[in-house]
Amino acid sequence: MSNDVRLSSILHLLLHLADASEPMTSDAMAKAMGSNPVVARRTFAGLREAGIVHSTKGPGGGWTLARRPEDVTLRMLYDAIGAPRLFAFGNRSDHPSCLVEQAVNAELNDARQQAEAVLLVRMEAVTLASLSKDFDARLAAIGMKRSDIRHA
Amino acid sequence: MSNDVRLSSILHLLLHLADASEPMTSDAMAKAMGSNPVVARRTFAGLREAGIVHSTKGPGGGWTLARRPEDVTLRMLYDAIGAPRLFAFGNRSDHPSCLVEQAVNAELNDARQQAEAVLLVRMEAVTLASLSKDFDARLAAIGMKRSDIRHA
DNA sequence: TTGACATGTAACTATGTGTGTTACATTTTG
DNA sequence: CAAAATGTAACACACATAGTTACATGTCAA
Repeated sequence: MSNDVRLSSILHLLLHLADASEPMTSDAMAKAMGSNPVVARRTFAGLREAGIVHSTKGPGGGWTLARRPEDVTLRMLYDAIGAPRLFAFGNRSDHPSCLVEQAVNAELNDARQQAEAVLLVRMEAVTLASLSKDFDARLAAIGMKRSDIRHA
Repeated sequence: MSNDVRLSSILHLLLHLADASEPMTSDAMAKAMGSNPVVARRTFAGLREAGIVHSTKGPGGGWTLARRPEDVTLRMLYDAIGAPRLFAFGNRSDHPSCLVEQAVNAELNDARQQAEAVLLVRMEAVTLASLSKDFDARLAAIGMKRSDIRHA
């Protein structure tokens, strides 16, 4: 699973978790991600440290959601998985002595900040609950109920 | 030179190019980038294909700006160097059959598009000329003229 | 208390991407 | 023709991430 795509996979799994009545094992997650259990545990370790999910050992154990779906924002998830830089460009050096470079950095930083602000506002607004609602709307649009479906 | 930092370096070099009366060799660029000539040529090849710079072979040859500084936008540069994805997250698959994933993708795409729009507007507005002007303002702020300076 | 089930994690391998380097072909100037 | 420059293929190297194996730890139930 590429780095780039991790957030999407995690959201997917968390939405399934939000509905599940029983803990989901790393094995099951690995299958759903097309990966393997160790990678799943590694990935979810960050979410556990952020208090978003909870893990229990032993028979019947696995991963559960530790918060209400409406309290888990996209922003929290993004931070929890190590928050790779949002934008694919950076500065050559942070405190350049060259004035040309200072001007370049000033522009780049400005543009980045502005776009980042927009993105973060959006990410705060999206929660597992809002995604779930969106999901139900999609189901309704094709005349189905949530209980009609069960897959990864 | 890391990928991340390329745009900043290129802007830096182009600003120098905009002022230079003679072509700049790949060797000189490599020194300014802290890299080597082949990498410099590789990097600028994209800009050449986009019609932003021009290269001439033979003695006295090298790289020159092919457009007026006010006609070279940050956006053009970004596209020309291969436009790495602006955002560090993507979708798990583009056309998922799972409805959960469709909902996730829809949200992510929306947020990305909105932030991207903001960023692109900014990038269209920034030109080599505007950066240059910014640069002069910085110089003036410390009581210097452009001719007082010459370095990479 | 033992055995099965699950996570936790260290250590290693595999892979992909980008950078750096060498080597050589090509073009241009004088 | 010689020197100076780009153009580019080919390869080596470094780094980050994914995947895998192996084993330790904790937990439940009989």
